[in-house]
Amino acid sequence: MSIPTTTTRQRIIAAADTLFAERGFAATSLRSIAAGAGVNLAAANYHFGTKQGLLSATLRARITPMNEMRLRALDELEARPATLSVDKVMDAYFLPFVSGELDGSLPRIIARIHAEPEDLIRPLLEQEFLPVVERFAGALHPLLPHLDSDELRWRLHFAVGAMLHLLIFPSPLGVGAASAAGNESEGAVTAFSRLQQFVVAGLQQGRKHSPLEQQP
Amino acid sequence: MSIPTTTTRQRIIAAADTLFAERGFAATSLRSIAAGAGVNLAAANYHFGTKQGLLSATLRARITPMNEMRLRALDELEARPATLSVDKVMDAYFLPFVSGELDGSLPRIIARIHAEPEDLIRPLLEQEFLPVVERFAGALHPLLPHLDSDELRWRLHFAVGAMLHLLIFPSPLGVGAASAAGNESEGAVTAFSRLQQFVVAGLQQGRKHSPLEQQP
DNA sequence: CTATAGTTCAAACGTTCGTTTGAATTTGTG
DNA sequence: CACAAATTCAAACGAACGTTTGAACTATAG
Repeated sequence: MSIPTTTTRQRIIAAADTLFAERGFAATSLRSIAAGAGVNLAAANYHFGTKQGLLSATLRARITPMNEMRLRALDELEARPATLSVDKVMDAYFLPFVSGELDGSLPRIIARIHAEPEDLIRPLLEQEFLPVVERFAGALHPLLPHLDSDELRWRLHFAVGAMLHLLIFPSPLGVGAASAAGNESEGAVTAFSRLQQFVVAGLQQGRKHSPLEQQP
Repeated sequence: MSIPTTTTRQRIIAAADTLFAERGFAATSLRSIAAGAGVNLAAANYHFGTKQGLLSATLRARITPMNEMRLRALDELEARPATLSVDKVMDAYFLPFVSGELDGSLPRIIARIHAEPEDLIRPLLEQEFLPVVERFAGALHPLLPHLDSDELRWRLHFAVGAMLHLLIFPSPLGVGAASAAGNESEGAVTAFSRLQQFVVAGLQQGRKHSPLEQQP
C-alpha cells in the first residue's frame, strides 16, 4: 500500500486521456480527472503546473510510443528492401490502431486533438508528427516515383484524414457496426484493411495534378 | 434603427457559429457570443432555451443550406445522364467548400462537429447527413458496379474523412500554405482538385475487399 | 387609446471552474 | 534517528459559467 503499482503522475495521465478522449479538453474538469485517478485535486497542478501542461504531458505520453511503434515497423520493412511496397508502408502507419498494444483511448485522443483550437495544439502536432510524416514520405518516394514531393505529401495528408475519420467513426453512416457479433477489434481490423486499399489506390493514382482541368 | 437589417436571432447565430468554429462548443461562453452579436446575454436563452439548443439551431442553420447546395448540384448532373462520372459526382459533394457562396466559418464548423462528443452531436449528424450520403451513394452505385453497397459506403466514409481533414488543415505538414501569394481561395480550389483525384482513385479501385490477406 | 403578447434589459442566482495556500505526511539521505 | 526535500491533503480564492427573474420597453390588434 505504501508503494502503489503506479505513480500519482501516471494515474493522473491515465485518467486525463480517458476523459479528454471522451469529452474533449475544455469540457473535462481537473476535478473529474482527480476523481477518476483517485488523487487529490491539487496533485494535477503540483505535477503538471496548469491544465494545459497536463494536456501536453498526456498527449506526449500517448503519441510518442505510438509513433515509435510506427517507425520501428518501418525500420523492419526497410531492412528487407525487396519486399517493400506501398501497402506495407501504409500498414506500418496504421499499425498502432490494429495491433491492440496501445491504450484503448488512443484512437479518440489522436482524432480529437486534430480538431482542437490551433494555438493549443498545432505546435505539439507539428513537433510530434512532422518527423514521422517526413520519414514515411521518404520511404514512399522511391515507390511512387511519378509523384513530386509536394504531391506525395498532399496525398499522405488525405490518407491521414481518412484514417482519423475512421478512428472517430468506426463505421460509416448507414452501415451497421461490427461484422462478427461481439468481436469489436476484428471489425476494426477489416475496417483498416478497407482503408488501406482505399488510400493505396489514391497514393498510386498516376495522373499528374493539373488544376482547373478535369480529365475529359 | 427601429428595424435592424438582421434579427436578434440571426445575429446570435452568426456570432455563435464563428466562435464555435474557432474555439469549439464547450470553450465558447454565451457571454462571448452575446458580446460578439451585440445583444443582451439573456437573449440567447430567450430565443434558444439553452446553450445546447443554440448549438443545434446554429448547426442546422449552416448544414441545411450546404446540403441543399450539394443535392441541387447532383440533381443538375443527373439531368444529363450521359455526362455523369464519379469525378463530377464528387465535385458536387465538395462544391460548398469551393464555391465561396456559403459562410466563411462553414469548413471549420463542419469539421469540428465531427469531433464533438457523440451524445451531443451524433443524432443531428445522422439526421442531416444520412439522407445526403444515401443520395450520393445511389448516384455512384451505377458508376461503380463492382462495389457492393457496404463497400461503397465505406469508401465514401474515407472520402469524407479526407475532406474533413482538408477543411481543418488547408495544407499538409511540411508543405507551405497557399500557392499564389495572397490568394487563399485559389489554394483551396487546387487543394480540392487534388483531393478529388485522390478519392476518385480510391473509389474506383477495382479489387474486392478480402480481409486478412494482402495482395502478394 | 387600451390591452396584450413579444422582446430586451440589468441584475442576480447558485454552481463549477482552475489555481493557490499552508499545514500535514511521506520519502530519501546522512 | 534526524533532518530536508518531495509529495499529499483539506480548504479556500476569485473568476467565469449557464440560467433565471422581473421590470422596462416595443410592437400588434381590437
